[in-house]
Amino acid sequence: MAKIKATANGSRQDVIIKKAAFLFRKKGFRAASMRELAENMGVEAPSLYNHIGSKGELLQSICFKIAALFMKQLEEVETRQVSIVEKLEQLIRFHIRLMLQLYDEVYVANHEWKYLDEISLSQFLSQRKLYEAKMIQLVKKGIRQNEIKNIHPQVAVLTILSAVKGLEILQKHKKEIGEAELENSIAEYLVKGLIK
Amino acid sequence: MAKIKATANGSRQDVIIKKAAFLFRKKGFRAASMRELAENMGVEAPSLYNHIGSKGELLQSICFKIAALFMKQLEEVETRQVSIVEKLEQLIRFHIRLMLQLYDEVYVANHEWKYLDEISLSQFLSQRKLYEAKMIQLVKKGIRQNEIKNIHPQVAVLTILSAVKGLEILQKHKKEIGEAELENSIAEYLVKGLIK
DNA sequence: GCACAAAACTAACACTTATTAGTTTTTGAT
DNA sequence: ATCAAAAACTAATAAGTGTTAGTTTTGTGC
Repeated sequence: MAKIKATANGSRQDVIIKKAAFLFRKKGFRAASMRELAENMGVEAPSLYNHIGSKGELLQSICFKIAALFMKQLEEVETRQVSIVEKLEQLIRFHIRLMLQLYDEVYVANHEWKYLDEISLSQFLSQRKLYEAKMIQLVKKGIRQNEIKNIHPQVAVLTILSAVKGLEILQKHKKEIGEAELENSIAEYLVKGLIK
Repeated sequence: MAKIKATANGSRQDVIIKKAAFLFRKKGFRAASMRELAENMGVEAPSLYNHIGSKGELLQSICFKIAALFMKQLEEVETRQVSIVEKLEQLIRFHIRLMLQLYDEVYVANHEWKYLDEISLSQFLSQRKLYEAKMIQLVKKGIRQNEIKNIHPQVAVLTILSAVKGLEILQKHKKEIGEAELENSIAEYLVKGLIK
């Protein structure tokens, strides 16, 4: 009769969500079972339901937590008194950093959101669409102000987002290369496509 | 009692694989059921087994077909008498083109390979590792020959691959922007990060 | 130590899954 | 028209799913 214990960094719910993110990332949402999640916590599956509502709610928590972090960062960067290119670079760096630091959660938000239930799904997608639109506006403004070369704003933004979204392939090189150099190399590479 | 018919572009097996790619992409491998696949073909689920071995085999066919296409292209490009940067650009363009033309299959090979059975999985991953290694070698050679700026070869290649891997987010803009412009914009953007 | 709430347990349900067995229908060549 | 092969069907199986109900154990404040 093991027990799920709350830690300094979070309630019992948070501990379950964290492990769920790990499993959803590793196995995929549909392939990750509540029984396996329970086993990982040293408990029987039904016991989880003393702490959480449903499997779907776990996915929601993960996806919306990450979406909120990105959106908050975007809004904060928008207000900063720096050039457009710097703003974009800061956003790119935030994507890289978050992927390195909250690997499981960011991966799940990037790749498993399609298993959200109908209502959450449409909410999630409109948040994402808004995020993309704001980035595209930034690039357009940069072009108007002659700061960014005359690229296709939509395509550029989606290419950048595609690049940072798939960075889980770099996760295993984190130790070997170092987080700081990873962030610098990737950011430099992606920013170079913007400037004149 | 509908029937699966072979078309000009493929045998009955190929038709099933094509539809399976569509479903695996749309729903995810685990969430896509054989019953749904059968329904899409106007047939009952067990009838599929007159033409295919198993659900897993369908995934294998898709993943290895795409992997082979990429590897063949890489080996072909390696022999061409052009600069390193041009070789890399041609590879990038091939990725974009294949994603636009074989959307479902490429998506599945990029995102659903983790559901391959153990043996296929390790084969698939070593093919991918080889592909990455060859691209990294290209970049290193380009740097040595002073053709490519002094970037981190591994990071650069994985960033490029991450970018082209996630291009499904551009699929819905294919009509609106045009395939040619999409290919040009993305390739230009990604190549700019390489050249001095 | 007692009582109450929190959190674990077991048993079970209602579904869905891929796949097999066995049978019937359809197709195509003679 | 006949006969064999191809391809469909129905029925069923065994395994796995998330989740609920009901019960027992554990932890906590008095």
